[in-house]
Amino acid sequence: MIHSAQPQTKTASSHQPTHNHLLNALSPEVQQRLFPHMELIEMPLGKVLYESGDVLRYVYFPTDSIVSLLYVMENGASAEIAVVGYDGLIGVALFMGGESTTSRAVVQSAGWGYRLRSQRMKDEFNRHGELLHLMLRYSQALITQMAQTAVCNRHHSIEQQLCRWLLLSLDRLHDNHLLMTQELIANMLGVRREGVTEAACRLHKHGVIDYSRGHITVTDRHKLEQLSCECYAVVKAETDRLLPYSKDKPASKKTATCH
Amino acid sequence: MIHSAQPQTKTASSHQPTHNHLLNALSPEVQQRLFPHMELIEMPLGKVLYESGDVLRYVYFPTDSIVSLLYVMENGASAEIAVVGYDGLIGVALFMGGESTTSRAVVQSAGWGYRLRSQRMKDEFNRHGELLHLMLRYSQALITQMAQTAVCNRHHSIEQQLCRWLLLSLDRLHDNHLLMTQELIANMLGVRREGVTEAACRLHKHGVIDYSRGHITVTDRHKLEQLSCECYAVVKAETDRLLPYSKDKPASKKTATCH
DNA sequence: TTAACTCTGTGCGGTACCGCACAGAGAGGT
DNA sequence: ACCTCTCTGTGCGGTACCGCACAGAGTTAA
Repeated sequence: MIHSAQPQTKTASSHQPTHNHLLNALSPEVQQRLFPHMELIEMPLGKVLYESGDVLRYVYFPTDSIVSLLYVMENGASAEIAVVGYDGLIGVALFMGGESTTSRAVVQSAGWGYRLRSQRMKDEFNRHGELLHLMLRYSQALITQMAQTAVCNRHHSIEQQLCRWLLLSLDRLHDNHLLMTQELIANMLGVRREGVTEAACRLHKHGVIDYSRGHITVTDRHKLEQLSCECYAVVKAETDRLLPYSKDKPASKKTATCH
Repeated sequence: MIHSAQPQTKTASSHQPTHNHLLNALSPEVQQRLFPHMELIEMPLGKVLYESGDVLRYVYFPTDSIVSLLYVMENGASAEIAVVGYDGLIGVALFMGGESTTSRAVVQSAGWGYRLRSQRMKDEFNRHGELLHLMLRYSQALITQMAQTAVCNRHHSIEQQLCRWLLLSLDRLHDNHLLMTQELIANMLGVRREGVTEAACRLHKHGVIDYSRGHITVTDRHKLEQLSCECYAVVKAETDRLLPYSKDKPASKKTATCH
């Protein structure tokens, strides 16, 4: 069966910074300061945005791409820590003060995104206005996701984790189709490829997904949520609570300080 | 709780806010604004500082106590996400903007600490001065710890994790002695009590620890570090990088190591 | 002293996942 | 057409951990 190779990535000309929900949530004033310095870039599968210990030169705002934060151990084994799409940005360590992190950021689903030089980002952050508060809220959402990853790694089966992972990816795409081999998923989850094969097989038998050679289509999202562990729902609920503007279009303005 | 051996907790009168290294790192001006509103409180084993979803009324700065952040699943199983001692504070969600978290904070090693009403903390934070930058750096250290917990849960054996856990606790105490049953450690690590027993047994045979009924003494810290996975060292190095002021420990820290 | 309780040690069957090996089914190139 | 490479399916032995059950050692209470 021929899968038409062109996924959901739009052409370059149809992109806007506001397709990233964090950027969209900013007020026109802040947008006017930042957007002129934004660069639209293509983000191909496997591209490493930064390596463990690298000083961050840019922060990245995905639009239709997905980026995984993962830790690579001394022996080469890896584990995904969190996943970022149009709901977030890559490079929180920049304004946290560390300038680098112990994890690697790698594109997990090809697409596009915007990047901004670190110094521009810091300058705006240091105005201590709405960007600061938006970034802090996003950081907490990220923290929640990491914490839940730790829990999930401890207590849940490969099948449950696969469900969670598919849902997290699905939420960051514009259709129900992923370009992703089971080998890559195994690397993200930090398990054997065969384990993913077996779990995917069971999901297929349950009528939840179709797949073939690097293409996965979710056919029954509702059932997928039922088969997933609670971790997905916890992260989703907390993210929606912290970043309500990411839910849909409206860019409601937030107060500049917490009360 | 009537163990005749009084642990390392000092008397109330000998405590100072500066015994918490974050508070100690603040300038005299900020200290003068904050310290008058600090309350010294006792933190007994098992005390829950806040529950998942609770709105934070205080932030807590441990001096000689240790607090675990842990997630409790729907079925009651739990997993530790991070651990906080005199090097940190409990309640980062306050200034991140969320006001609450999905995790629980519970005292893991009895002692003392200071607490500050949330509003005081926010007021100082909203000056956008040094407290802000200190808190952001600490948050990144916490993020690193959470990420590494996720990795550790994925890839390492109970014995390695126990080593990591003992080292993290040890670093936050003033001697080499812990009051902690194996059952409690199992709850923190999210594993069976018998698994901890077996691992502890092996460590004892290697001459690394002594223990009996809720008392654990580390006799060979060097070997403990060797038996631990890389996770401990990664977290330690990153914490020291981000918060160099926390490096120097109280002088009383000495162990009877034999290596 | 005795009794009750807590903490640790051990054994056993079951299971989930690992590492490895290899077969077979697409998909692309020439 | 054929070859090659990538991706998925499957089987097998090994192991780490689980759930359970229970014994024994230490500590507290009467």
